[in-house]
Amino acid sequence: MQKRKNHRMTRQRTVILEELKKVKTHPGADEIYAMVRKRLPRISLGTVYRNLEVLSELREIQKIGYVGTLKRFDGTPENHYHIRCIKCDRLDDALIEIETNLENKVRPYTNYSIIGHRLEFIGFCPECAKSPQEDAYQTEL
Amino acid sequence: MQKRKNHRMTRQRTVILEELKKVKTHPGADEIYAMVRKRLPRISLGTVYRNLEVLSELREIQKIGYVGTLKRFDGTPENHYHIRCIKCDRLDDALIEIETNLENKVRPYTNYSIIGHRLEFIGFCPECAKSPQEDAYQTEL
DNA sequence: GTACCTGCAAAGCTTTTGCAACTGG
DNA sequence: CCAGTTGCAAAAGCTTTGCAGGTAC
Repeated sequence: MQKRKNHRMTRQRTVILEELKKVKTHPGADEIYAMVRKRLPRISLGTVYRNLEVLSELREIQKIGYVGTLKRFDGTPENHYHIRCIKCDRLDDALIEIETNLENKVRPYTNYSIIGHRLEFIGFCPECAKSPQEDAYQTEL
Repeated sequence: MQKRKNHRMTRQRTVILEELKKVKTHPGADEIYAMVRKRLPRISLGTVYRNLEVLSELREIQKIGYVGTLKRFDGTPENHYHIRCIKCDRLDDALIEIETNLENKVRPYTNYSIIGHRLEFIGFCPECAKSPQEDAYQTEL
């Protein structure tokens, strides 16, 4: 049985949490680092990574996993879907309800024991939709 | 407009494609490298990466993007859903139909122009379901 | 007081890339 | 022939980690 640590609320942890809650898009560690650094100039990247990990254990935030090339985090701990821009990798929330029946649909066809699902919509964000999409003969959805 | 290269079918490319088509799970580059190396011992990892990229441009395979910590590829170019083991990161196909109406559901709620979606089920694979799941107080779905 | 946390820097892991030699069509 | 490809090795990009000094409780 994994032993739970007694976590403390340090200044760094508090600020990271606050900054992450402020934004609606879902930044990677480097962006969070930049945001937090405005208030705590001496914080280190390692601390940011460690705290994001701890905060998600505490269920204060949600670890989204890799999106694009970066691990992402979400200030909203409740489960929800996302929309990703295929061009700039921006990630936003999708404001529709969770479709739990999807899991029931797949159960008869698999020998995995299903405990959840992730749904990500893909498209062009308002910014990227403006400019012509010549090069995007997208190979990855 | 992006210029298309004239791709050649080299021995390396052929073998990579064949090996990838053989398996139902979706290996990362390192695993593919290991598989291919049995037939072409002198191939390099760089070649594997470059060919996976080329093959997905050619629509012979599908680039899945990051799953777990690795980029994954899929020998089946047709779109379909996946199931990932939360414990060992194994990835299998989910044999249910694509739900295109999901995209219509989200359109009214976003200013992205939606072009697709990815759905990934999460659970324990048959292997990992056997052993007790003590430590998995999972923070990431 | 002490378990937990921090900054720093080094290490780690996966993927990408420069280059000179090679080769498919 | 020659654009495209390969093996090798180095570089790049992001994340994790060891350590010694600090700090929340």
